[in-house]
Amino acid sequence: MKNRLKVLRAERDWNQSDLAAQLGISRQSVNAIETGKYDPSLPLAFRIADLFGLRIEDIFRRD
Amino acid sequence: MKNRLKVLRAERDWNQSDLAAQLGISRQSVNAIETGKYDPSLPLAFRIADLFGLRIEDIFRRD
DNA sequence: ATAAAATGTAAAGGCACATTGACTCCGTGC
DNA sequence: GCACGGAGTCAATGTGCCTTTACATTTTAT
Repeated sequence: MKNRLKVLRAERDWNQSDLAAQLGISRQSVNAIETGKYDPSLPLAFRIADLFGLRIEDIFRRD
Repeated sequence: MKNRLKVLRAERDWNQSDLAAQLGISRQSVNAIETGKYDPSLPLAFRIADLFGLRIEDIFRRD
């Protein structure tokens, strides 16, 4: 899966720590997801979508 | 998370084995997801949505 | 140039997802 | 009665998500 987290975060001028705090996860997890080390769980994907006011499909795509 | 898998499956007259085969996972995994034992991974959620021609948000909801 | 902030990476641990094989329970029909 | 298909569940195993602590690298600003 690919994702647009880095772009969405940049648009809002947030750093990885800011995003992590809002999602209630660690900064390393945000980084791992952004750099494609792994995909978020479904509940976390929902929280991410909610935070950005987008659909999951608008943030995450298959490779 | 709650999901509408059982209903969507019934609408198509598929049993858990049929669905499992189409998703490339085990029947026990389909059952576990339907009965709420756990949530699917994000990639699997995408495969499920694709199979039913729906959005992830139309199949899965927060509790 | 150099200090600080942001990002990337790594190891180790815990819990959740997903697997197989085997077993039970329920409803239908022979 | 008994067999059958469908569904639910268990134990054991392996992998993946997410954590913490720690350190290295890159970017930004002074």
